[in-house]
Amino acid sequence: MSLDQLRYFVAVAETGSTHAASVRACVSQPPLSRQIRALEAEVGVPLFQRTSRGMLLRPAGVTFLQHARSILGAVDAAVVAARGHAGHVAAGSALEWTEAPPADGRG
Amino acid sequence: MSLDQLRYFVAVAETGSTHAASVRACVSQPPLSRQIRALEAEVGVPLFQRTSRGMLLRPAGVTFLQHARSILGAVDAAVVAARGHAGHVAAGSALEWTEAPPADGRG
DNA sequence: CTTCTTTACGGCCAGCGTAATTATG
DNA sequence: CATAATTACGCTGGCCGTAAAGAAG
Repeated sequence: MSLDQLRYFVAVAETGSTHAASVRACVSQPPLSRQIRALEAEVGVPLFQRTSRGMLLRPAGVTFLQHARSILGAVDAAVVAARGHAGHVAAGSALEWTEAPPADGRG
Repeated sequence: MSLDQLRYFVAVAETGSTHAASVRACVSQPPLSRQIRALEAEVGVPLFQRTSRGMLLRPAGVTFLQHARSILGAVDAAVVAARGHAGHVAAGSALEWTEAPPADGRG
């Protein structure tokens, strides 16, 4: 399970085909198709119905799509929230180490 | 950014050291330390304060921890929710393809 | 010296991309 | 034949684990 698999899944779910999804995700169809397969294997339930017209979302896929979007959004929100603390100190907190770290030249 | 990085981060945040975290996550310290570094680089904010006693969570880390737990929980919930559709059909729905897929012997 | 984190080095698995195959209308 | 997904094959990159180094009490 990986975040990329979730992104690929959303792309396929939203476009209805691995071709459009591969363009959206900037990868070729084979890797994308494999990741979708791997994702389905991991959740243990087929998320799509393969047809000659493309990829049709199944009920489990619809449910998973909502969760996938939520997770992806949460990941972005986590980064934004953490960045919101850049240079901040916890005013009124008893945590002294909230002060900026010493200039120990990391890197 | 990966789910493993999130798991490692939670382990370090909860144990306060890379040693205990590495035991908890079943990996050695170096890979874990590298992933934490990579995570901090990706979010663009130092999440921990390195001390000779271990890893101290910084305010940004506290915030990120809450999000990380939520994300990890959401991932698990997504799988459980999708599995809840196993063998189900959308009763009353117009979606015929909710029936089980044909036995095409994939894999 | 002891404890803890980080950097260096070597080997392995996973994932990507191109080309070929199968299924449908 | 045209379209769409999947499988086969070779290669590169990232990650892990062991060993060594730097920092603090």
